[in-house]
Amino acid sequence: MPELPEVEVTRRSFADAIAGAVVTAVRRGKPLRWPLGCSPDQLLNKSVQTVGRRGKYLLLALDRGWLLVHLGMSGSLLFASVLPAPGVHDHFDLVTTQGTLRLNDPRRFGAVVFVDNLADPVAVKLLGKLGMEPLSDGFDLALFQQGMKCHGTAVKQVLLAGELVVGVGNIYACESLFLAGIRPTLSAARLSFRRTALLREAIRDVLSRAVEQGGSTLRDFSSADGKPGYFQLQAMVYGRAGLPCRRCQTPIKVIRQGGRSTFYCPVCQKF
DNA sequence: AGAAAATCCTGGTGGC
DNA sequence: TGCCACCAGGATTTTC
Repeated sequence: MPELPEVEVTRRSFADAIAGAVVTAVRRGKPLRWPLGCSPDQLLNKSVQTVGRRGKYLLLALDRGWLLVHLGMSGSLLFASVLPAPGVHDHFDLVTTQGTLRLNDPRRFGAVVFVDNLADPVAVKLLGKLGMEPLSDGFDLALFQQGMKCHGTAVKQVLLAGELVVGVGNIYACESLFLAGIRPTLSAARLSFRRTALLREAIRDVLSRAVEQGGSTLRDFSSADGKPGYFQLQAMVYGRAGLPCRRCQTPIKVIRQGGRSTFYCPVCQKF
């Protein structure tokens, strides 16, 4: 579920509410993708200062250390002063003086990882190879074009890899390529500079609109205050195999790339 | 080396 | 209704 927009919407939905909160208890359920990296007791009495984001990671700045949270494929957070007893898929509760932050993740591809600082090898391993932030001013066109020229693989695969630009998952890669008129299978190195510029704009447009819409709720995503997203309603290609293109009525195609479904319009995406 | 599968999990869906 | 194969927002590890 969670690509950049869902993670950012989640961040905004509890960042202010948790700021300044002091950890009073930690409850863990089943193991997640990676170990916590410290004893739960080590988190007690630490305060949460800010909630940031890098790619699809949430970065909770503690007064000493960082908590990195990834939602994986099926994760979502809740933050509330009162929560029901944890269910089978509630695998992490951070109980604080201002409420409980709870990670629900049926597939357990997500993770909560503590590091003392961001130079810690564990943090570097997780965050070190991440590409540019697409919604920041640092999303540099020249670097984007240069990066595309380095890869002989399909442009969609380069987007998903996250080493050039972060946060673009399967939904938003498909949507961005549609907006830019680019065939997802095209070799990244063969993209014209002009098309690459259009793709950069398309990514920014799609992601920022998705954030405004509260993200995409395909099955069960909601932000930490329980609100679903609505971007899926305006998807141009994702999940629309066989349905008419919203722009030219041609049936949307679906193919497999790297084991993932790719949706595109064979008429609108020719480059 | 670099790119495609396999992998980690659980749940939902569609076919028979 | 039951069973089974297949699919799903991600990202690392293994295999060609």
